[in-house]
Amino acid sequence: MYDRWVEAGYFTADNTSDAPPFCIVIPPPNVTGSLHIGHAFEHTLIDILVRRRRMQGYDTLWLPGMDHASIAVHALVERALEAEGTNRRELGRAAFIDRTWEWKAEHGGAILAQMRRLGDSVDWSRERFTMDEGSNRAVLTMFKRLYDDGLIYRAERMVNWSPEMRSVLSDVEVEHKDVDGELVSIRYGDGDDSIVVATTRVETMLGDTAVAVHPDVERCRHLIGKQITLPLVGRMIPVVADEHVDPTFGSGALKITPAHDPNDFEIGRRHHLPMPTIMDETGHIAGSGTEFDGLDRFAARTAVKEALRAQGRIVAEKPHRHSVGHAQRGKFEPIEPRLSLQWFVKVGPLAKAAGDAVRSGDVVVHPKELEPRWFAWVDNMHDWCISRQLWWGHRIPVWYGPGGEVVCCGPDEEPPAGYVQDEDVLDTWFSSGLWPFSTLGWPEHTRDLAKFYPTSVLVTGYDILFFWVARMMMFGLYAMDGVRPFDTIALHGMVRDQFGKKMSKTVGNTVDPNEWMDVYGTDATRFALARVANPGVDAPIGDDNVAAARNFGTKLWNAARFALANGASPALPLPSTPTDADAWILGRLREVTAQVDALLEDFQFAKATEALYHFTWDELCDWYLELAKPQLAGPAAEGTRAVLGHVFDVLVRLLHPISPFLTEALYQALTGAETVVIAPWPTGVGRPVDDGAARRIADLQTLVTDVRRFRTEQRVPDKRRVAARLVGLDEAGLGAHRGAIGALVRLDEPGAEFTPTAAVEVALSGGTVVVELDTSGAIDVAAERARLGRDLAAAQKELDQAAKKLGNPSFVAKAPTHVVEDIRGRQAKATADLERITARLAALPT
RNA sequence: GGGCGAUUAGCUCAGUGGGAGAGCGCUUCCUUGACACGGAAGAGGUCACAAGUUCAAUCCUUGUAUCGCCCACCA
Repeated sequence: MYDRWVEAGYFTADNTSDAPPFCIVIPPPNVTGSLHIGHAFEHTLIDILVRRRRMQGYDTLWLPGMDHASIAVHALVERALEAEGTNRRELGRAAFIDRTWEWKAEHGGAILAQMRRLGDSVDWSRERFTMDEGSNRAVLTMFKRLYDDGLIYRAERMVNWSPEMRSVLSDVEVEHKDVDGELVSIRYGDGDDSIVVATTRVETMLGDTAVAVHPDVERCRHLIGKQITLPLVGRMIPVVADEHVDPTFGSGALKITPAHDPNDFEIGRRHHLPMPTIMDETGHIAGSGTEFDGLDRFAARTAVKEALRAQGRIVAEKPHRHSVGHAQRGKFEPIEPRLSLQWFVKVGPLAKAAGDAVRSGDVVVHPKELEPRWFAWVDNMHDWCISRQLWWGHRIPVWYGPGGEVVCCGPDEEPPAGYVQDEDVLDTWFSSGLWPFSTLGWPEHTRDLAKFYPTSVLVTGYDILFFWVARMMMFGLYAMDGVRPFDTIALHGMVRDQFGKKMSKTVGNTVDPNEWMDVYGTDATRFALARVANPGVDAPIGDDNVAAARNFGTKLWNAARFALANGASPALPLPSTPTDADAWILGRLREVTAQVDALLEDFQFAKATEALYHFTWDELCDWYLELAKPQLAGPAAEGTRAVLGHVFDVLVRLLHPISPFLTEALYQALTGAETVVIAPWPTGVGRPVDDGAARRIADLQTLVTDVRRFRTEQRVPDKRRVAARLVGLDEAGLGAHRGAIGALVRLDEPGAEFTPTAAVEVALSGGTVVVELDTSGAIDVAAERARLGRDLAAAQKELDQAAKKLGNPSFVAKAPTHVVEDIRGRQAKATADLERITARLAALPT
């Protein structure tokens, strides 16, 4: 009921407004069209930040991204191709822009609706998208500028090749994984001129052009410079000396396949070896001039080995666990190192700028612990391969002339007639890297750009630091003349299941946030997500967490309902002579408000949420509300209504960024205002802390808890009222709370014939209070003895610890005065407790 | 192979150089006028192990063990 839908619909982003800007770049939704829990998590955190800023009077703007729609276009175009069957590339490209819009219409709307369900109140008609004509201009402009600056070049390099996708992949798209392979030792050459090499990729031997040995290895030295026979192929290949070879590994000799291994490529370059390619783009052997041409790479591995075995050239085969790169996208197949002609971004100066921006403090990485990871990456970055042999995406704007001329065309330029455009398209992260400014209209000098760049915060997972964040930093600093793309990089962790395990479809432990929203409510889902969001670390969450969040919402709802039913209103003036309870809760309200504000400013979502949870439940509901009940029946009633109104007003506003719907309803009910969305963010609320009141409330809590404990252990039914006399209450400073204590512990004023049968002594800061009770019958002596025994043991332990410390002369001499005083105080209290409890035990009937 | 982080209650995790915390779970009692999605009272931990620094270590240092993550061109 409380989590009913509330449409807020306020959106203030306005590039002509004087309000300070707050701009957030939103990562793209995933390509399946459904809201992934990770997105729900991220979106919730972003929404919390934006809502708070909006309440603080900022002009807030989101830059929602749909750029990765290009990936989804894949699926759409694939379908079209099934029907048409031919010319994948041309059709895919022709469809690219149109289909992107189509995809947005079909799937984008659904995702945005789901995001909206999570509670953002953005007017989506004002969103800024990339991947339209403006985005194309941005990509072309950027490419041209980099090209003219000599930061984009084309070269034949060893690249990561995906035979499945038939495309090159960048380094970050390759995931290394240990696999169990086989190290095969093969004898090359004949007779005295033979040498044994070891390999895990037997099939590549068809492309070998040398054998390398370490120059210091004695037993091979006589072979250096000689030509030996390459088995199966029959080619004569040289034995070369190279420092790279590890003489202790395998046979100490290394076969060299320059076109299919990065190390071999380097060695090949050093020794000017030929570099024949023996595998085509689909991973089949080709051009080797052997019977193996046409075989798939895995089939070839076996076939070549068997052929070698038939010639008696297999010397040894042993299992070998080694690291193999796999394509992170797609089907996780092993990638194939391959020599090919590709486009690269020279990242040297760009990456240095990205590192310096963080080093100088211009951009803050939050949490700071992740900074080393950032530096390790940008300071050791390889050149970025940006060409892809895919058939969707932004096509590389380079044309080749009939005489080998190369021209790069910007947005408004036309290539000369007869020139042919490069076949490849750009890595998707190329356009994504432009996001913080292309979404604002760059390369045009728009008002949006002037007002909202640099953006305020980038909220994203640490897993995407290298893919996306690094690209945005490099491109932003470059394109915007050294101005950072965002002030802060706020990194969160990955959502995990309730046991801390990674969510995965194959394990089946994934959760659908839509389901949680259906079952527990949107506010509960958001609250639960925020509550586990510690900066930079993974967030384990399960149904229990969301149920707990739902329970919290219900608790708040019921508490507010109670306050409203009793006439609470923030419009009433706070009492000039507050009760202790009033002063205490108003002081706590001020403290908690400041705490929550500081925590949210620092992206400490979990701690802010936790502080609000405990203030609401443990302090407001458990104590203040109970103390307010008797107050509402007495002369302090009007003041109590004002305090209740004020506390709930502030609390609801503090909670609004986290749980918007519940708080919207409560705020409207409390204040009659139109919406909480643009209500002012609380500062300096409540009252300054009143130490006296705070101490008396703490004493009251101790007293009440102790008497309750006695009642429970004496098995006095909760609802039974017990006559009692409170001795020493006035002296302890709690005289004003006599009635409240009676109400909280269900005690009656002693009658004429009052005869106490039991007593509870409670040591408080203002003195000891003895609660004499008429339990109308014999008390359970055994239970009481046990209770006192536990207290005695605790006091004894405390005393022993204090005595041990104080008995140490070094401690008294060296420890700070306040610590020594503290221990002395505890010793005194423990001594008094010990005496009191011992006496009480002795007085118990046997 | 390199780097980083972790090890605290049954589970998942906060936290601090000076009296061990939360949520969920567990035990007992209670449907009393906000709330059983609740209330009250409890049980439960040598803060991984060892050494060191310190008057004092769960916290700082070093080492060990186990786990996790990231990076890496070891055939």
